[in-house]
Amino acid sequence: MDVANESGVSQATVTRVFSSPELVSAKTQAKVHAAAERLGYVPNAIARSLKSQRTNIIGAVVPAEGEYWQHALTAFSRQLAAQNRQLLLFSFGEDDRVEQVLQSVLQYQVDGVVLASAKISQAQLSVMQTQRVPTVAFNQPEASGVVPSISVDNEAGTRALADHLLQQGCRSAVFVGGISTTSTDRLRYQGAARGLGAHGVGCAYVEAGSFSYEAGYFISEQVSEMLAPGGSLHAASADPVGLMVSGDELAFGVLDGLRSRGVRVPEDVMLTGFDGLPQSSWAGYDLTTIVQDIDLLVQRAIGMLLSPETTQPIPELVAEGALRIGATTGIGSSTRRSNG
Amino acid sequence: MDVANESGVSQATVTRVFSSPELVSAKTQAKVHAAAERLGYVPNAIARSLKSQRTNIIGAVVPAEGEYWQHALTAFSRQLAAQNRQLLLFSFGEDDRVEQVLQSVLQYQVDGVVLASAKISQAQLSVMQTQRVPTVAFNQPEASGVVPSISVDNEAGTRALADHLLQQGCRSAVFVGGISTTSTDRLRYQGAARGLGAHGVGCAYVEAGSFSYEAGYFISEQVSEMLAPGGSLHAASADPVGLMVSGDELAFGVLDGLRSRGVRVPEDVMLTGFDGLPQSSWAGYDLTTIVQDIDLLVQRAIGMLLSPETTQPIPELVAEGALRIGATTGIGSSTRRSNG
DNA sequence: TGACAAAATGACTTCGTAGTCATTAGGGTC
DNA sequence: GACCCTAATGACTACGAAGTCATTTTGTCA
Repeated sequence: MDVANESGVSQATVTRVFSSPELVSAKTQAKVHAAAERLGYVPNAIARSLKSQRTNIIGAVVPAEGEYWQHALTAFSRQLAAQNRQLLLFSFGEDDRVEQVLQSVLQYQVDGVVLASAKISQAQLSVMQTQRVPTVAFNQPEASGVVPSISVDNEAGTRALADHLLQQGCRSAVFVGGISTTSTDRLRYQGAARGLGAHGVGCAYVEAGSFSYEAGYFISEQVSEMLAPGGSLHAASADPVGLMVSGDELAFGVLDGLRSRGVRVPEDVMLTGFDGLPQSSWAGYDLTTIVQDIDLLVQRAIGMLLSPETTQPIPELVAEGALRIGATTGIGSSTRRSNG
Repeated sequence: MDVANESGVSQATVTRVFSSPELVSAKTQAKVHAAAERLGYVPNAIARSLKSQRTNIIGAVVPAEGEYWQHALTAFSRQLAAQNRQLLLFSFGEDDRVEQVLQSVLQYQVDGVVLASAKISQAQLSVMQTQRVPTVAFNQPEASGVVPSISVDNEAGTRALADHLLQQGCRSAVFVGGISTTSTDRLRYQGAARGLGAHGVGCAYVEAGSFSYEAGYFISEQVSEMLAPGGSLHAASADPVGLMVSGDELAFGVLDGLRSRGVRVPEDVMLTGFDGLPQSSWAGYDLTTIVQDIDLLVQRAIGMLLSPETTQPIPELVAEGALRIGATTGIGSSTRRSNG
């Protein structure tokens, strides 16, 4: 080691100066620091990781697209940085094979893995379990029971939204899903259907095909046709129609699409989203939605990763979201009007 | 090494099976793979990195907040993943000291670093140069000449927007900046002022304090006052007022804020942004802006990182943005109307 | 001043891989 | 079958830090 020669001490002492300085005399520390400065020396975290078997790196497997994941990712990054840990990002798109990504994550000997994607199968999840890597499934309800998981209460969320819609006088409704095969989508629809069904209101399911803005904008054509005279949803009464959308980003698309087609929200249709993205409270949208406390979810997720409880039941946390009432369901019952 | 024993070959052979299988007979490969499977063995990328002196990791130093950075980050991650490289994320907020973050990046022996933040000083940049780490400053014009840099042509962008506004008949204008001390903001204002000034139109500068939606929404009050009768911008003529905002996210806030105050866009005010975020083409905003080809910028940035040209002049790429004309400046000259 | 504990430092090994060199096993030729 | 060439494999070491143990230095007290 150059710094050792330069400062006239042993390699062991140099290491100690940077990793446990309390064991080194002040004089020696000064010498070593001076030498390090001169040579531009920086401790090698890779070597440290190899020896200590800890990398201080958390792997995150996240979909490449989607406002929601971007926000979650940012939260992870921020919180981990606060405790001197780094995020190694593995984003994957449509065509990437998850198995391969997971393999890659494992190679880097990360201290933990956050799996955030509705598309990871149980089989793939259990691979992580066989390795010794602490893992947390983030907002991926399907994973519960297989790996420690943490997610918002999807069903309770849409049930709350349904109640709200009923309260606002809706007597008919549709649910616009993102990808019907994801557990998230399924649970959200379930909550909606049950919440509405309990009061005798039916709720058809329409699939947008993705959770993106574009998908929402596109599907809005179909939805507006359902609302038009002759459509299956055309309100015979003066009651507003409820339109529950599976995610905020998707809802923005639906909202813009409906408006561009002359459908008035909330006068003709009452719209709800899910997630509570920052944009949902932007004045341009002001969406009624379920707000996830992402910072809290992330905090809990990190906690699970770093203090892996060896208790037998696989930990599983389901957090309640908060109902946010925006302008998209915002008219009182007195101002209700027909769209006929 | 367990796998070596289990499969009855030497450690060297096991390594070869995973790193250069063409040197190993098919029979041996099968044996080793079988043993690896049984033991759940995964090659250790940390050890490999230590030995080979390449981590296949690119460090990214990015602000924790901001739609724009999130999109850029996603692009980096996607493109790097395509070539089996990973992104180690170092996001930092207001209070983090950049130096410390950079130190941390260096420790991880990353193969390259993307510096994407308007807040990194030249002194800190040059630290990276003394280390042997290939570095690219991403959309941080101030860095040009110190480290290889890549950015959109801010000045040309706002000049193009200014020309467009002039064409639309604007004879007065204001520029809403984010953070006046950033080079990005300075250059954008410069372009605006020059473009407008060349045609005798003045352009005051108003600082929002950040590039966020909230800052835009907040500053819109001040802006609307300037537009009101008695305000410095109150249009005496029938010509529309130009309002150039330094970034898209900021512009969304300004737009929503103005609308909520009854200011009509584009009838009363013509609004432009900068960046070309996906949201700018969402129907709810449909913002006139300069679209950065982020994928291209990122591609070039990665290129610079991985094939560091040792040529003397520090490479510097300035890419032209594309003018996107949206509804916020969208009325033709014939439909112009006074706001008096 | 000698004795002795505590503090400071050094020597050496280990982490898992990759590269270098040496050795062995196959396969073909005359 | 001796010879040779190549393919396949093994032995060994280095990468840079950290932990273990040994050794030296320092300081304290009788």
